[in-house]
Amino acid sequence: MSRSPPAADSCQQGCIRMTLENADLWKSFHSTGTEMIITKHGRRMFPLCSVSLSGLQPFANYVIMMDMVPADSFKYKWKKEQWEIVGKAEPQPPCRIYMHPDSPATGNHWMKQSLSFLKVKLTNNTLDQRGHIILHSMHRYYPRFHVIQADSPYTVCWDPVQTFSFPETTFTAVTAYQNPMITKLKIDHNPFAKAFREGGTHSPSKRSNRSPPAKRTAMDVKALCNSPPGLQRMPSTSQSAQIEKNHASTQQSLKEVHFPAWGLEQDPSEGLHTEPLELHEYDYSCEEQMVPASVAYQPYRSVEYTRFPPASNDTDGAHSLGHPSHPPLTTAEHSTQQHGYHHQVNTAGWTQYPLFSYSCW
DNA sequence: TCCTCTAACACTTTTGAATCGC
DNA sequence: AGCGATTCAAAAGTGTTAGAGG
Repeated sequence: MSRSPPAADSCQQGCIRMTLENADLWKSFHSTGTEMIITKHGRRMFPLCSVSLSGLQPFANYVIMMDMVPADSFKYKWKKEQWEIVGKAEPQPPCRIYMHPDSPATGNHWMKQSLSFLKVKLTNNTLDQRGHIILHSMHRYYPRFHVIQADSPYTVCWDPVQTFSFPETTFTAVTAYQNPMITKLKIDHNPFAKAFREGGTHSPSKRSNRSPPAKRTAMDVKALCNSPPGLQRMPSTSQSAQIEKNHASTQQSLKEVHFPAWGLEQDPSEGLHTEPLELHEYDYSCEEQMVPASVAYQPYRSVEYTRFPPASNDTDGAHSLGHPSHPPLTTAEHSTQQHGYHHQVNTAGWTQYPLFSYSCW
């Protein structure tokens, strides 16, 4: 297998920096409680995942990938204008990884301009054959970005992997918008939503004679949007208080962590992290970002990676990935991988694994 | 009855091929 | 002939909504 020229030294590897673009927009959504529509046929993300990179070796090749990680191990429902926990999360669907269409490319290329993950699509169809990222509705996730030095997507060695995530990108996957404030934000910022901008309900003419609307009317939206700023529509139960407590405790023990603990067994009741991820003033770059990995999520992934080999026969040229199986972690590894701003990973034990992009689907 | 999900809808934006002018 | 600008139709994508189904 071909590798890039002599890998960067550890210092250089550690100097890779990722910055979230449109962070203000993400922050706006996050303060309201970001929701992402997922559909059977796949829906794009909005806000868009867009990041910029620095600190790469200019002439070394890199593969950039993104996947979705459960933010916690709960299932939610929208009740009385806020999200409530209704139980434990369902087993995770097959893991899919999106590889940036430019991959592989040189560090120069990646650093020249921001990377957009425009074509990522989210679906709730666990039988999806198009390679979209599969999520469960009413569950919370956050995107995670991987920077891997490799000459070819077919020869990724996963050694080392730099992983980045951003607290404000956490979202709830939904099949229909629950929070009207999110709808308004999307309509205000997403050009495709303009079709529905007029008239609040944006009722198509054919529907004008239909019977009463409207789970939610324009008036509802307006009223809600006028509600006091800072109204946090996040989990409001006593559980969330515990969650916050857990979150605070995890922040204290932040350190460099290992790659997701696929194969890790852990008591789901332990070390759970979830929203609200407090958004204080901070620099929107990886070095200060933190989205602790969800521990309870990982055992499922381990199973799926084993069960779902990389798709190689997608009918439309699309490809998706499963993850390589990961060797069981030691107790020490276990204890360090629950949290982290930025994960630098040494996955030397992994098998070499071909990667395929489905970015052109 | 409540909740979640799906499909159809009207509309906008994006994309890409075709055409034109220099 | 080659290139860039413009035009236009098709495709893609959007949130809303009613209704189905659990």
